[in-house]
Amino acid sequence: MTAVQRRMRGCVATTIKDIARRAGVSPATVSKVLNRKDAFIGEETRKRIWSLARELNYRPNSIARSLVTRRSRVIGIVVPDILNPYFTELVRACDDAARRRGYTTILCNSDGIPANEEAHLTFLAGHGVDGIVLAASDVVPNADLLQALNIPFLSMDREIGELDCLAARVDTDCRSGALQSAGYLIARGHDRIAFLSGSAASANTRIRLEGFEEAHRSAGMAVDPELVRCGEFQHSFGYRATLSLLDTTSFSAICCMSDMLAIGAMAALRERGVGIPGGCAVMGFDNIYLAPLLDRPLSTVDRRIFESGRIAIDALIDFLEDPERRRSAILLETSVVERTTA
Amino acid sequence: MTAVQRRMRGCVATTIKDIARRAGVSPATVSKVLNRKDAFIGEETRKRIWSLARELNYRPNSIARSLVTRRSRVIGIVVPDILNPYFTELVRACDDAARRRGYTTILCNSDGIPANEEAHLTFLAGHGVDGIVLAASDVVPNADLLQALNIPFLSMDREIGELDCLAARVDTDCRSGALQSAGYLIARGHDRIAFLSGSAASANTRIRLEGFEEAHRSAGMAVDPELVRCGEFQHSFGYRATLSLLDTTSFSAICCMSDMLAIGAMAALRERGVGIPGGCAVMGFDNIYLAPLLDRPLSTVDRRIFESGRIAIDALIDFLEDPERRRSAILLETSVVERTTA
DNA sequence: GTGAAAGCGCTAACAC
DNA sequence: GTGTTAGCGCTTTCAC
Repeated sequence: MTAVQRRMRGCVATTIKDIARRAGVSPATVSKVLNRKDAFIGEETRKRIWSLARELNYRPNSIARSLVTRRSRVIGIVVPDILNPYFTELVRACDDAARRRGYTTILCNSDGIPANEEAHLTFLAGHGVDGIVLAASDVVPNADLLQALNIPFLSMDREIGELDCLAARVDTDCRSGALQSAGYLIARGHDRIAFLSGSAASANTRIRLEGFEEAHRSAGMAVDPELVRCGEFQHSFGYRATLSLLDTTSFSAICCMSDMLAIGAMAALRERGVGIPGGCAVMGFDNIYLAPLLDRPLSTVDRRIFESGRIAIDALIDFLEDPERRRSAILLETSVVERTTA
Repeated sequence: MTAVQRRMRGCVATTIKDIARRAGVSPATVSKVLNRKDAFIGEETRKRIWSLARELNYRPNSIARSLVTRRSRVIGIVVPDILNPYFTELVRACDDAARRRGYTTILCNSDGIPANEEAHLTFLAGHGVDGIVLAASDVVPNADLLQALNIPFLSMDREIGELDCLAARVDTDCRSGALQSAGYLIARGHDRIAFLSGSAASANTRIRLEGFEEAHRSAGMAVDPELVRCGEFQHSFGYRATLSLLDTTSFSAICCMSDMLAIGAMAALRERGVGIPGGCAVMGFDNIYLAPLLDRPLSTVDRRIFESGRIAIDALIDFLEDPERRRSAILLETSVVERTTA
C-alpha cells in the first residue's frame, strides 16, 4: 500500500542503480565507492559517484544492506520499565554509547513479566538486531530461549549462567553498596536501622541484605528481623512499608535499596510528622538524577548508572566485532554520596 | 563476520525454504500459509506447514519482509531527551500504543539540537520506518527535510505548517492550561503570581503567557513584568529563577509551566525557609508521574500525557493504513489537579 | 579499474 | 490448490 502510495507520488528514493545509470558505471562500482572499498576505483569515477549521490540525495537503504550483510548495527535493549528513573537513565546511557559507535537501539519494556520478555527477545531476533542488552531487577531470564536465539547478549544487573552467546555480565557491586550504606549510618550512631528492598525472593535483595548484615556484624551489632521489609523496589512499597514500620516498631534510620523506595519512605515520614534526618535518617540507593533535585536532596549510594550503560554497550559491541573479546563479569564499585537526608 | 560466525556454529535460522523443502511444497505456499493468506490452500498442507514451522522453530525474518513489502511496522519517535520525565512518559505511552497495534518504536533523543534532529530523521528514513512522531518543546523542525524524506509523520507539541506527509498534529491546549492554573491561584486570593517558563522565544512559552495574562485580565488584574521569568523548562532554571525572584521582588505564588520547574522552585523556597503553600503556593504543569510522589505532592495542571501518546500513535497509524484518514489538529484539554502545594 | 552474476529471505503476480 | 517467476536494494566474488 505504502509502496504504491509513494510510487504514485513519484517519490521512490534514489538507489545505487539510479546513480550507476547516470554515472555510466555498474551498481557494483557505486556500492564500492559509497562504502569506501574503492582502492581500485579511478579517482575520476569516485568523484562522479560522490557528487551524484549528493545531488540525487542518496540515502542507503539499510534494510537491503542488512539483508545481505546480516548485520544491522542495531542493539536491542530490554528493561522492565523505562518509567523507573534508574532504567530511564540506563537506557539513555546505552543509547548514547551505542550511537557513538554507530549503532542504534531498540527499546523494549518488559514490565518484569517473563512472557513479555520472551516475546521481546524473539521479536528482536526476528528484526535482526546484532545484540541485546538484557536488564532486570528480578526476572530470571529464559536461558534456553537465549541459547536458541543464539544472538549475542549482555546481562545487566542479574545473575545468569554460562552461555555461548553471553558477551559479558555487568553488575553493580550491590553487596558492597548496601554495606557502605549501612556502615555510613552505623558510623553516625544509628543502631536501629530499617532495611527496605525489592522482592525477598530475588538475588538482588538477597545480596544487598548480606551487605547490610555484614555492616552490622562488623560493628558487633545484630539485625532485628522486624526491621527488614522486602516487597518491590518501587515508591509505593517504600511508602507503605514505612507507615507499617512506624506503626509497629522504632528505628532512627532507613536504609533503602532504591532511591524510589527512599522517596516513598520520605513521603510517609513527612505525613507522620517525622523530621528528616533529625527524627529519621534516610539513605537511598542508585543515585538517580532526581536524587539531588528533590526538595530535600537525597543521601544515597551512587551506582554510576551512566557509566554502567556505557560500559555495557562497549563490552557488547566489542564482542560483536570480535567474539574473542568476551568479558566474564564486570563489577562496578559504589560510593556513598552525602546530601541532606542522612 | 557475524554471518560467518553463525554458519560456523551451524546456527542459521530456519527459513521459509527449509519448511517448503521438508513439506514438499514451494516457498510461495509456505509464505501464504504463514501469512494467513491461505484461502486456497488445502487443509492438509496448511496443517503440515504450521507444525513444521513450530517444530523447526521458524521465525520470520522481518528484514527480508520489509524489503519486499516496503513496510516495516516500525515507528520512529524523536524527542529532546528521554530523561525529562514528561518525555519518558510520552515515549512509554507511544510505545505501548504502537505495540498494541503491532508496531515497534525506535527512540531518538535530539537534545533539542536541530542538527541532531535532522540526523535522526534521515537515519530513521534510511531504516525504513513507516512513520515518525516528532515531539519537541522549542525546536522548529526542518520542513524541507521532512518534505524531502516524504515519510509520514506526526507533530507533537509544536507548530508546523501544512505538509503532504503530515498525518496530524497533537497538542495540549496550553493556553487554556496556563489560564486554568493562574485562574486557580487568583481564585485563592493570590494577586502577585510569578510565572516561570521555557525560552521566551518559543511558541510554547508565548502561548502559555497569553493564557496567564488572560487569567489576570478577566480578574481585572495586570501582570507585573517583573514576575515573569523565561529560560528553560528544566529544574535548574526553576531553582535559579526562584532564588532571583526572592531576592528582587515579592509574590505569594508561582505558576510554573512544567513540573520540573516547580520542583526546582520548591527546592529554592525550602532553602530560603519559605513555607509551601503558606509562604508561597506552587503550581506545576504536566502532571508527570512523579508529581504525586514527591515529599510534598505537587498541585499541577494535568496534560494527560499517556493519553496524548496513545492518541498520537493511533492517529499516525490510522494515517499510515489509510492516508485519507488525515486529522488536522487534535487539541487536548487540561485540568487542574489540586494536591498540597497550592 | 570495472562489471556481471548470484543471492540475502521474503512476497506477489500470474500461470497452470 | 499450488508452483513459477520476478523482484525488493544491496554486497560480494570473480572474471575480464
